[in-house]
Amino acid sequence: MLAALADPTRRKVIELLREGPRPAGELAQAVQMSAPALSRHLRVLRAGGLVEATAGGDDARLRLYTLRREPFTALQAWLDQVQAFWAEQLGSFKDHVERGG
Amino acid sequence: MLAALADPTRRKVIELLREGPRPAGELAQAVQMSAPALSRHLRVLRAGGLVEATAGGDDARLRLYTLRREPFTALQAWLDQVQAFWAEQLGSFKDHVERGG
DNA sequence: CTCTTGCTTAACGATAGTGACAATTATTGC
DNA sequence: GCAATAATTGTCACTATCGTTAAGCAAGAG
Repeated sequence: MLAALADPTRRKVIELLREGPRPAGELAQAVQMSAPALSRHLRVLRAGGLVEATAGGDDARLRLYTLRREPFTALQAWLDQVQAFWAEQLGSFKDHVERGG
Repeated sequence: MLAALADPTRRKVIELLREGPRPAGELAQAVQMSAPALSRHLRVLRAGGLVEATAGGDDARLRLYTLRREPFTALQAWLDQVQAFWAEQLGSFKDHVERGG
């Protein structure tokens, strides 16, 4: 999943999708890349669970891509866990009342 | 920087460093990997600004590795920006009182 | 049915990351 | 100075990734 985010093109796609669902072709044009190349990137994003392709409405030839929430939530959780490193440094008076002390 | 996080071994290192600074050798042993191999991973982590090597105290042969805060803060900021996607979906009544309305 | 559109998959060459072994640098102790 | 330890860098083979061209597949238009 982080491997999917490790590519600038794919991050650009994610930022474009932030403004709403878009078809694959529009994304390819936006990132100045051939359709097959972007299709591969979208495949990686799908594999990482970051985006989802819907069948679309008007024209079933269009594949609408949308951001999925879960992986970002998971990343947030991991990040919070890592950042606890500094939280503990700022104040040792964490509520480790588990032991009653 | 995200490329540095995209590797399981390197994430493991980060999680180990969460518990405090450690010398390179100890990390290599913890991830069951040869010293040169881990040294390369540490190089990537340094290049991504995720960790920092200190000269150490007692034995100057030891290179103590520590987590750096900034990249995680930056990632947090980017993540918040992406997650605003859903925040807007949940309620359009965001405090966009900037315009007075 | 045929043609075009939108997208994905296959095959190919180029590029970069990964780990093992060997060699190098820096530090400690005698 | 010499040996031992801690870590990095060089070189090799292996694998994965990236973008391009060509082909395949589903959905609309005539």
